[in-house]
Amino acid sequence: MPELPEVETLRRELEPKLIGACITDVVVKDPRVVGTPPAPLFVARTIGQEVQRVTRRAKYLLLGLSSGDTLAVHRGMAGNLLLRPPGSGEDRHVRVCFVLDDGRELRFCDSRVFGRLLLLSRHEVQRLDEHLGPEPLAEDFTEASLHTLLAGHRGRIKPLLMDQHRLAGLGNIYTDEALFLAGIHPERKADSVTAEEVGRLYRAIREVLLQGIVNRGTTLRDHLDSGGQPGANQRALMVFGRDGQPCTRCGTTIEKTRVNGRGTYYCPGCQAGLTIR
DNA sequence: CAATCAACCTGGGTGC
DNA sequence: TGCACCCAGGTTGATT
Repeated sequence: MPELPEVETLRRELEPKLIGACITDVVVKDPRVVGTPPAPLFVARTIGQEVQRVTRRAKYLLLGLSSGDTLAVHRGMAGNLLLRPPGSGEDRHVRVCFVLDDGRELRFCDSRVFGRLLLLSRHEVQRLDEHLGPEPLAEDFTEASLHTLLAGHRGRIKPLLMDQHRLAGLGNIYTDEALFLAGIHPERKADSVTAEEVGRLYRAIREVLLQGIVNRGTTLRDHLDSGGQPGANQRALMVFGRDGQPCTRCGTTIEKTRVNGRGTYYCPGCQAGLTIR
């Protein structure tokens, strides 16, 4: 679930709470979530480090450590990072626990084990960054950037928007929401989108992401903030998960289909334009 | 290059 | 209650 707004919500919460904290112990309860380096090395290189920065790139939460390494957290489908005060009770599905110098615990909880923790050198962070597409909320991501992105692609627009190598941060939910707002069918060929539609899509992408952040993320099932609280954006969804219900804009029944294997929701009334496929 | 599918996992919901 | 089955917000790699 965690897409850009869910990770950014976490980042904003953790930044003031983690900066200056020192990691005194790391308990790997399930080595499967430690991507690189292997667990023993991961632990050895993390213990004793101070958290100096809390940033985000695409769907990765990045904790900059005093050693110069970066602890990158990818939440996968169901991963949560809970920051618990000293003496807190157990949480379910804790895979890795970081004990801080004041007794707090940063717990990576992930029922499905799709999430990953990576300890990366500066060089590795740079390589990761280069492999990811532009940040849709960055100032230098313009309508022209989006136009260029869409122009060269004969495939369908939804998979393109979700491809992290081309555009960073959009997942299944926010892609469907943005396409609805822009009035573009998810199966439209990317290069068939008109200049006017690109403009609408550009604004729609930023709007749904910003609204997701304001609402502290979408909790359909798993997403929790660092305090264990759900987000509220699920109440603002216009099409995602609303198949069979009337469109809030035109009343047409929302439909569900499958695009590239992903459940895809759209309004046949507002997102008709399939003529140019 | 584009599309499809399987795989990686667990848990929740549904229907019998 | 039990169980088989389907579904799930992500990513990667193999195949067609």
